[in-house]
Amino acid sequence: MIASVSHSRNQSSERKRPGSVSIRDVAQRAGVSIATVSRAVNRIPTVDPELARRVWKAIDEVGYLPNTQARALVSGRSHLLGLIVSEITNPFFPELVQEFENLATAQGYEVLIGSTNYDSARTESLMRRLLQRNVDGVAVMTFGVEEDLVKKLVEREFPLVFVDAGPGLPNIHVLKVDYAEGIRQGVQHLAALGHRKIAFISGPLEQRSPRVRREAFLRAMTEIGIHVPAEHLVEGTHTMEGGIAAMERLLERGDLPTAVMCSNDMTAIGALHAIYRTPLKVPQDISVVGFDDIHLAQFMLPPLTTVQMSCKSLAAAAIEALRAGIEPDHPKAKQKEWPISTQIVVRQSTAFPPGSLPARMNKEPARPTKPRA
Amino acid sequence: MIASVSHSRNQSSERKRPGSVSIRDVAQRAGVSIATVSRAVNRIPTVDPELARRVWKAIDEVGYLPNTQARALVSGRSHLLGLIVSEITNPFFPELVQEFENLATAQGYEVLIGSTNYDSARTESLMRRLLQRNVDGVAVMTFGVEEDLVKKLVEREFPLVFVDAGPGLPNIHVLKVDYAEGIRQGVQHLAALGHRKIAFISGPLEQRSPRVRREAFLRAMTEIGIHVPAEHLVEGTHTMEGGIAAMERLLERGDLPTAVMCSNDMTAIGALHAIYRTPLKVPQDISVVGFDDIHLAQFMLPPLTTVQMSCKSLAAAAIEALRAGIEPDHPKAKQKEWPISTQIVVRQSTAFPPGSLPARMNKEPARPTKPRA
DNA sequence: GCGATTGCGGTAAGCGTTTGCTTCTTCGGT
DNA sequence: ACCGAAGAAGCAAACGCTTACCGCAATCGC
Repeated sequence: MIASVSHSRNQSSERKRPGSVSIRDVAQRAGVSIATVSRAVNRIPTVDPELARRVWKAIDEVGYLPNTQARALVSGRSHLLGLIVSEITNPFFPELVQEFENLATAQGYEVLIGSTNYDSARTESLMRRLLQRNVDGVAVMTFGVEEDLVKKLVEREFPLVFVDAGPGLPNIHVLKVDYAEGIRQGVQHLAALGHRKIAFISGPLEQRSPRVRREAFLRAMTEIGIHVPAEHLVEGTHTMEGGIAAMERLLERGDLPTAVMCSNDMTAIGALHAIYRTPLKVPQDISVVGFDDIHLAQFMLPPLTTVQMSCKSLAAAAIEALRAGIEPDHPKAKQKEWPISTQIVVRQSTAFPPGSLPARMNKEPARPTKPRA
Repeated sequence: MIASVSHSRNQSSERKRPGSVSIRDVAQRAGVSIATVSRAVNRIPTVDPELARRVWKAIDEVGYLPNTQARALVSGRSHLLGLIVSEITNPFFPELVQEFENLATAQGYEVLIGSTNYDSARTESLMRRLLQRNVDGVAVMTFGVEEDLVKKLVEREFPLVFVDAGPGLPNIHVLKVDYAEGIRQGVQHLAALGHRKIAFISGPLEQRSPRVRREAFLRAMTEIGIHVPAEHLVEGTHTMEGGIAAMERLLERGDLPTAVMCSNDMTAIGALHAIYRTPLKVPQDISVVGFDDIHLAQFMLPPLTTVQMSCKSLAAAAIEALRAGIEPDHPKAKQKEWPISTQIVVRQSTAFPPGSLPARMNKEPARPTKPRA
């Protein structure tokens, strides 16, 4: 049972929201000073076990919850982490958010999420709000930060993690995604199947990460000695709509590719959709490869072959990097670059190109073949 | 240019993170008291315009950002809103989050997001953390709150919004989704096409909202005089995996339905996937209807007919309800129930049942007339 | 047995704001 | 010319907590 709680200075029990119980209420009830309560709560070993028991009992009885704001104010650490993503509605990011949040929570942090929607004004205001909230650090996982914004932020000394930021930025943690590896695997997978005409739908090229992905593709193609004509390189927006539009452009042009690699899965899903509207079929007539390996990819029709970038490792590295920057004696405090690997996941949206020799191995689903309207 | 800032009490410029400039620094630089700075910042009209100008200049020069934590501590309002969702990786929720966040930000609030993953222990810990962070209010948009948790929360007097919570809970805002309307439209759409054997894949039935949806379906069917046999009612999990499993059960059973309504879009996508693995085709052999109208729905193959529940209005109502609870003189402070409407969106996953009279409209070659089943 | 040491708990000074109250200035009214 | 009112800025308390510091009592050494 909860006795009436009140004292001279803090009439919280009368004036404010009930449920807003302060450390004073606990102290009074346990018959100790607030300092002792604080020490008990923080499990400081110098407090007498008997007293600690009394304090915990009182805490339980009055339903005390330490006020994080006050704590943050005095300790200087808010245990808040900022997470900035490009677009929360792109399914890749919720998966990332989820992982990030789980990890953060496990370490006693809360997460403030913001999505920039590729709007730099929005990003800036978001960043300002995060700073006002005194976040302990920010992970900027947008795959498309404007370089000048980065510079601006770096000026404040502040734990900051970027993905794919350029090199040479001091004092910043960078998640270095090894696009080359996964994309090379994708290209080689297609080449091994016999494809020679492989198109690429990129993301928005004013952003760094899409550029890097495209270059990785071109390099991988060059490695196997295939020239990519300009009309097989189209720009998308990393959205389904962009994928549809880009694929349509590809379909209109004369020299139809037999395979299309996409800069992310949403683009690939858009491409599938655009192809679905034509008489062509995936993978018999045209193969499609995505990038990201979002959960949805395996449920596409057909299930999407894609390059996996593990958001689990992305999130883990981000958290680790932030903690290294925040917590004074973190083991990896010196590390500034965190490698993230990528790899191909073969599903059913890729097959031999049409008219190639071993066409029977095109794994047609067991169903009556009809041209789709 | 930024002159050296320092004073007796707060050596922040030396001790702490640079960039952590306090109101004192501004006051000193502008040659006024901190009270005046505070008033200028908060645009209190009693401050002399000339002084205000000086203050703003100083703010700009030293790069001052008011500390939200301190503000919250004294004002009692954190301008933080909690948003609890079931599962951030279900695409419906990011869309909701996005809307919610936009609206909240526009009103000067920040959002702390948490996903419960249908785990009540997790929910409870989440709620506790939100309370410790002193959020001004919480929107619980999980479509599956355990009733006892609700009761527990209600005890603390606290701005709280639920979706589909039971009636008779005093002092709580409820978003009342009118499932009946949209689902009836869906059923009637199918019936108008000629379907009589309509199955329903529900969500997890231990949750309230899935139960309500299922009942709405059954009532709509009863209204048009069709009995739904038990084997046409299967339980899913509101995930793609659940949709696949449920659809497979439906396909195994003897009496194949000609149409399937699903409790949400992810379930429907799973169902499409399961059907894809058979010789059957959507919509020629079987029609599928979803619920939610997530963005992805229109990009499915074929584009999904679904019942739209606007997450825009859901978010708007939630914010409005919370503000009504938080802000003392909000116009709608009395309103406790907020209606949300639903409606059918017809796309291409629904068509006439196989063998029905106007088969030529099924986008297939015309067939000889057959008696209806 | 007495002074020094140790162990614990309380007191109070902040953390960065807001805001009630006080003080100072200025101006109008008589 | 004097008094009072009004307006504007400053002082200081408070928000809920942590922690440096201090004081008290008990213990130890000799």
